[in-house]
Amino acid sequence: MVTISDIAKSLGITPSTVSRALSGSPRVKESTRKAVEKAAERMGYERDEAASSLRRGRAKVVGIIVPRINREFFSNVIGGAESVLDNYGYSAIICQSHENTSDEIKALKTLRSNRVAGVLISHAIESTNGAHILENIDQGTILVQFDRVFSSIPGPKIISDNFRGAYEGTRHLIEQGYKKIGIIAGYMSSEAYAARLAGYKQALSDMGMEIDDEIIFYGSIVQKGGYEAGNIAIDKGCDAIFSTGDYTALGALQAAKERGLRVPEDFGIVGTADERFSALITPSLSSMAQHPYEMGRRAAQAFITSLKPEAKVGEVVVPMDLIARQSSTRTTI
Amino acid sequence: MVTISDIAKSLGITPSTVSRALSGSPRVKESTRKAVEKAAERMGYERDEAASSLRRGRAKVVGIIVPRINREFFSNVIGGAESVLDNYGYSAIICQSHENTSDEIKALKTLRSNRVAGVLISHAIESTNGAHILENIDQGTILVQFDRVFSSIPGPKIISDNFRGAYEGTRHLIEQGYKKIGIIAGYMSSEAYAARLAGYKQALSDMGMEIDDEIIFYGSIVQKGGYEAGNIAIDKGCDAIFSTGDYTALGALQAAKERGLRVPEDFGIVGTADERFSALITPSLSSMAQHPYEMGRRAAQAFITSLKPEAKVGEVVVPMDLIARQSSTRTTI
DNA sequence: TTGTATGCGTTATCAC
DNA sequence: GTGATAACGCATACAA
Repeated sequence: MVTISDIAKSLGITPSTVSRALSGSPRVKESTRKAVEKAAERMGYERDEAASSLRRGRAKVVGIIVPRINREFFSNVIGGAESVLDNYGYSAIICQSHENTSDEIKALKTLRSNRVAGVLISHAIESTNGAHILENIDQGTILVQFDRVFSSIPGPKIISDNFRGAYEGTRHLIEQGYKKIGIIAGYMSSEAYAARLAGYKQALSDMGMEIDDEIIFYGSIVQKGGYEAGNIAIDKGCDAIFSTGDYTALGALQAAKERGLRVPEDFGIVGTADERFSALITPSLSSMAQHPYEMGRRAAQAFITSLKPEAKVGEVVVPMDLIARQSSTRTTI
Repeated sequence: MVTISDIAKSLGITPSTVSRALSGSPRVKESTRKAVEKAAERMGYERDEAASSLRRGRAKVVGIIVPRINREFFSNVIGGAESVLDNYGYSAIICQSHENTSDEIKALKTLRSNRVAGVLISHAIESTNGAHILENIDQGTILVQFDRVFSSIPGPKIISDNFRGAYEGTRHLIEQGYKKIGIIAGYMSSEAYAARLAGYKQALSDMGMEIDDEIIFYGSIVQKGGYEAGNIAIDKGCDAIFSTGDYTALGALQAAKERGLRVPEDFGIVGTADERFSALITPSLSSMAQHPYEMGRRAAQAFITSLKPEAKVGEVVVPMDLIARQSSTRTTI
């Protein structure tokens, strides 16, 4: 492996100058910079990130912690984040919390051990507050939260416009003529889900409809839970459901089909997140699209910006868009 | 940050001993090991991976390079690999090649810069040989290939039983009574795809059917290409198609539907990879399931095993299983 | 603008 | 079984 000393020797200068030239310090003559760069190229030099990290106390790495990497939403966030980090010479270490707090803590410890410069995190559903996050991240590591955030933790937050999204999704169902609309609401310990429930309620009340606690289904974010909620909703006389996730919406769709209800004629469904399967199933599933790739980019940008101590990034809100498909569109062409 | 020197001081011993105790060296008295471990725990010690990497010349990190992280297949491979690496104290850096060689090289350079101990790679479709891989990985870095491999590159390879899988998928279509079966074959520069084509041909000839080059469609692995191939296949009189991917199979399904063909009655389809959407679309898509999580585990295990210089891992073949669904099952219950 | 000197935290080698 | 010492490659404070 060729080092800066090798380059220095070959050029008859010292390693310090080479280091400065390579890291873009202004205190280097233009001509020597050129010479160094050419020599580095020619000799196939590549910075030893371990040495650099040790010396600087920080690695050019950011950790990204997500509940699961195989959810399209999260893998796209990661893709977006990497596309930005790449441009700034940062790599990403990806960690999964599997939705539980202990894995989240483990990931944070790993990242701290690696002296990462930043952590982008969307918290596990099991984590009801951010205490363990603050405890396992050290001062000087930039923390950016996205999607599932704790407002009690200071710093940049990239979130979907959850309130507005749920509001629009619910209003869409009302406009399609559905009369009794339930909601698969998820976990209220997550602010994202709480905001969606609030948007749903607001839409109902704005449109003069009654809010019925009996048809608000808490506590699930997976298909099976959606299936169960869907069945109860049908029992309670619902003719539509707004779901805060697409997997749960899929479960509800399954329930409606099994009960012999036609979707969308007898039963309307709108999900959230616009997973890839949503466009492909029959009937296709209407969904409130988030913009995961864009959210990832924003999160990474927030990190980059925060590298300058004076710059402060607050909350970035990314809109959600209604993708109306068959499952909620009664008047088809 | 607490260091091994801090621990040493608090115990009245030297950093060397602490280091040995913590890294499980046998040359440490049991009682001092205990004492060190307790002190480390109490003082909240976490090893500085940067320093450790620099000293050892290797980071406790493996790089995983995949074409795209948001393909379910690859994200599951990553999940499987991490589940194993975790147990051995290794982290993973995930890189995407976006199917092109230049990004693949960039990723390899990044990983070399980080002195990773190993690289798990499934090559980009654009890469027609492995020369650039060998050039951009240094001696001593363990290279494990999975799924899309080059047999010209020595070392562990975790592959699906592509020949057998395609053979079974094709035979299944024949047994269902389809008479003219085309194949969406992918890129022959990839050995995985070449093996699938070979399996398809073998099945046809074993069952006494003719191999017709006109209905072998090369060169696409995305939905649009599958759609185009599907249309031509129908024009050429095919009544079924075996596809080496699910996205392409989805495109073929779309073509068949648009042409007014009933699937599976008039036209049969079997895909490959069993993506999540395959079970959810209508008609549900038959597919040759790979086992990505298991492949990821095997790849990581191959890496761990290869850490011992004497141990050699060769080729690990993971079976593919036919998941027969509606798109190819004429005799439904 | 460049050089000199130092140390980041760890681990390996050697000596005892 | 433990200690002393050095070195990994780089980046910076300071001197020139």
